[in-house]
Amino acid sequence: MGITVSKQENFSEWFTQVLTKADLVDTRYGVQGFVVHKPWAMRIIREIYRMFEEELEKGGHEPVLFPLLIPEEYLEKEKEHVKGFKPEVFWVTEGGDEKLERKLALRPTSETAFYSMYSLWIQSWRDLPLKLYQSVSVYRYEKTTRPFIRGREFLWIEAHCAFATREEALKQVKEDMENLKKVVWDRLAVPFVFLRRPPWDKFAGAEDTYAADTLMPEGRVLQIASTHDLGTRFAEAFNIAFVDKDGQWKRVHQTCYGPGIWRIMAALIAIHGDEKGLVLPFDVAPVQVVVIPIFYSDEERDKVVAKCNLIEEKLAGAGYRALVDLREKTPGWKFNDWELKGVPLRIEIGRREIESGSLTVFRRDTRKRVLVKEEELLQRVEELRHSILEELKRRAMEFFNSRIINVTDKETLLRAAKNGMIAVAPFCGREECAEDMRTQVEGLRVRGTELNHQEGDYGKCIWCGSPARQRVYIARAY
RNA sequence: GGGGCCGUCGUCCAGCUUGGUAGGAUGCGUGGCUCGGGCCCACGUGGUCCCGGGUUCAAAUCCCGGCGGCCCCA
Repeated sequence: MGITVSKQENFSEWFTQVLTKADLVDTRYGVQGFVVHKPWAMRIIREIYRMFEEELEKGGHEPVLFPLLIPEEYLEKEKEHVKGFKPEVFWVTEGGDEKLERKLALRPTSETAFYSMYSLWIQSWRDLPLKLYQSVSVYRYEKTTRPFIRGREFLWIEAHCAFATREEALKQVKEDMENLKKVVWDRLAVPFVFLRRPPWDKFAGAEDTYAADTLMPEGRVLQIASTHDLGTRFAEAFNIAFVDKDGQWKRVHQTCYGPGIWRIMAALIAIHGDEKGLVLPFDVAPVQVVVIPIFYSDEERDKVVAKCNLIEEKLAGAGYRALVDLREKTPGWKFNDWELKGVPLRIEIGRREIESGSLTVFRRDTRKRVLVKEEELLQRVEELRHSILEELKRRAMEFFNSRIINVTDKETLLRAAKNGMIAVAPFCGREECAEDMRTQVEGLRVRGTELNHQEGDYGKCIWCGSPARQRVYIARAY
């Protein structure tokens, strides 16, 4: 069965239907916030991971795997950090039928795990920079959960860097932002804005937090990644120090970066999907080109299937992920099935194609068919690959831009928020103001300032009317 | 944190008010079918009615507790 609601009318229901009907997840496992990831989802996720890992390693990061369990005393070392995370930690307190002598946390994030080792590994300026990452799941005791948006277990990458100087650390933060753009925008066509979070919304233990927000179809912003300037706070807490070239002991400057694979997946589904289901960007699609044979008699079947196999080989030979769908189902059924799953290109081959020597190619994003001469196939597929990406980018950016609005009065702000817009407004900078906003519209948050933002005179605060020192982004958030 | 709705073949749902034989659609299997947009026809298959306790001659149905899911509000 197809999707029965429209994305615009009822996003929540649409999202749930796509998740199950495109066979991405099964939520019947029975532990809240923990979902079973099915092959179609895992193959997409694996591609996303690959893209990030490739980019990270180009930037000098190396892969590691740290233990899932973190002893309580590690977690406790940095005061702000514990305060932020403790309320949502899962604890392991027993082994077999014995009570453990010390509680072990399921990592909610791995700063304290990494940095306990960094203090052992870093001795000299020659050990720096140290740039490591891991692709893992983390665990947080969340109240309300939704697949890919908020889970008690979710997938991400966490990169942890240590540098000799503050300058290098700040450069890393920029590199992290660039890393996100190279994958999420350049290849997945998901638009976002990087903002400097207000002080009260910083990562627990960070000097500064920069986070990427995208916009979901019902008008809520979703944080898909964040990168943090940790300064020397963790270096102090974990005693991570090195002897510099000048012979002096110094603390390292640290950064950490977390692209949320789960949330990028959510954004991908939500932003590109349509009434027929998923629409996958070419590069992440587990099957990029599906070939559907159409025949009636047995005799015709042999000819058509042979041609399909030939086309598949040709595509596979050129490096595309291609598949001939030989299932005993009607062509119409298969059309719908692959559209639900978001496969970017479909080639239909039947008597007509064999007789004419051309192929019917259907593209998922525009739902249009084009005729392609068989000998031009590879060239046309490559063209379509780019054309699909451009089309997805165009649509996504059009949506994103059309939802950002400058506002200067309270009433317009509230109306904009209720209409699912991101408002840009003058702001006094006080947390009390931001807190008060939240009581007016559910989920309304001050998300932060643009990266190149300078404090100055921006008129009157949109909320309290006192002098505005900043211009901030305000939107409803997940 | 507060409030509401829900849990019945794999899936979606009816049955519950008024206790007594679990029913449909879809899926799945087999066969047939010009099968190019989720065809159609026939036959078959499939359920400890979420779990535990209670009331009763008798519980999917009534009562209590738990678990799980969804929605709204803070």
